Amino acid sequence: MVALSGGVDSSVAALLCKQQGFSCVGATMKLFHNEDIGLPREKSCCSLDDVEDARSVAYSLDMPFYVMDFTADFATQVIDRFIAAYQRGETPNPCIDCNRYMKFEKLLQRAQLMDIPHLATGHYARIEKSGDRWLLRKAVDETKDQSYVLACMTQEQLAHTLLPLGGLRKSEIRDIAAEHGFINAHKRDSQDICFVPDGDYAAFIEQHSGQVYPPGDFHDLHGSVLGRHRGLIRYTVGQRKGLGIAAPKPLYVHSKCAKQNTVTLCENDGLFSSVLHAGEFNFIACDGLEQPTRLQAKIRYNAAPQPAIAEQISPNTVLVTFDEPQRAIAPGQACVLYDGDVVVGSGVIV
RNA sequence: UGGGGUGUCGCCAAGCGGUAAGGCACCAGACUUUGACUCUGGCAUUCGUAGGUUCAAAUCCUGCCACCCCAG
Repeated sequence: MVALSGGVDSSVAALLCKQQGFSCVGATMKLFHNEDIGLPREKSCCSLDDVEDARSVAYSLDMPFYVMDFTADFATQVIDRFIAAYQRGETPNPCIDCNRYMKFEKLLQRAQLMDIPHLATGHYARIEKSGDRWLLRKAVDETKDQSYVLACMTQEQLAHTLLPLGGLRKSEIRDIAAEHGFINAHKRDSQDICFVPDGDYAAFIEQHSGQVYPPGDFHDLHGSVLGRHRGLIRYTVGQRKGLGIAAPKPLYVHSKCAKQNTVTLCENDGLFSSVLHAGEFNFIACDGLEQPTRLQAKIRYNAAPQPAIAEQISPNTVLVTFDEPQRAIAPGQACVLYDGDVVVGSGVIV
C-alpha cells in the first residue's frame, strides 16, 4: 500500500514501488473535512483537493485507489493533542503525531487488514535491517532528510514500512515525476500545518477549543512587567516576531507559564541552554543507553544535529548535555538522537 | 504662579548652520512538510508650533503650545 498525499514525493514513491515489482494499491487518508478548516488550498499537504491529484497518479500507474476516512482519529490523535499542548504552554509538532498515530498506526493497520504486508510513503529517510533490528537512517539528500519526523516509529512499524525515496535527491524526484507526466511534478512543496491552511493556528485553536486565551503580562527575567501579551498560545520559546515591545535590543520569548498566564522575555543571550530532558523516549537502534553516550541531538526540524552526551535516567527519559549551549530549546518539540546518520531514538522535550 | 529642563518615525535615539544615523516595533518577500529562528527589502521631503536671521536651519533668535522637575 502506498500512502499518496497528492504531492510529488508520494507519487514518485508509488512509481518506484511499482518499478520494483511490487503489486501496489494507493491510499489517501482523509484527515479532516474542508469545511472545518476553511477553503482548501494546494499548500496543504492533505487537503481534499489533493485527493484528486492522488487519484490521478494512482490511475496513471494502474493501481487501485482508496480514500480512507480517518477524520475522527485525526481529530482526537492530532488536533486535540495539538490544542492540548498549546494549552499546557508547550510547542507541539503535529506532523510527528500524524506520522505516529495516523500513517504508521491507522493506515498501517488498514493495510494489514487488507493483507497488504508493506506501507510505502514518500518520506526522505532510509530503513535498513541490521541483525535482528530495523534501523532508521537519514536520507541521502541531507537537505530534505525527514528522519526527524519519523523517529517515533517502532520496530514493528519499521518492519512493515518502505521508504523508496531515501536514496534519491529531491531534484531527481522532480525529474522522474516530470518524465512520467505527473500533474503535480512542479507542485509546490507543502508547508504550514495541513489543518490550518491560513497559518493562523491561534485562531484555529480558539475556534476548536471554544476557549479564549486572555491577555497577560510580559515579564523580564527579574519579574518586571514589560507589557501585555495577546494570549499565551500566540507565543513559543525563542519567538521574536509579534511581541510589539520596543526595547534597545530585540527581545525573545524565554519561557511561558500557563498557570500564571505570563510570558517571560529576554535578550538573545538568555535563550541558550546546555541541557534538556527528553521524555516518552522511543529507542530505535537499541533498547536503551547503558551508559552516557556521545551522540548528536537534533532539537527541531530545521536544525543540524549537535554533539552531545546522552544519558538515560529512567526507562523513558533521557538527559541530553550539549557540548555547546543550544538556542531556544522548546518544550513539546522532539529531540532526536543520531549516531552519524543512524537514528538512535527520540523523545519529547520537557 | 515663579525658576529650570525637554520637545526629531509607534518607541528609544544620533545630529549642535550645509541639506534627517542607528536600534526596537511594524510591513513585504525568501527559507521551511510543526511552532520558531534567520535572511533580504520597505519604513520621517521632515525635526511641537508660528514667525525671524541666513545663500542655506532639526540645528541661531523670538512668541506660543505641551510635558517634566524644583519652588510656593
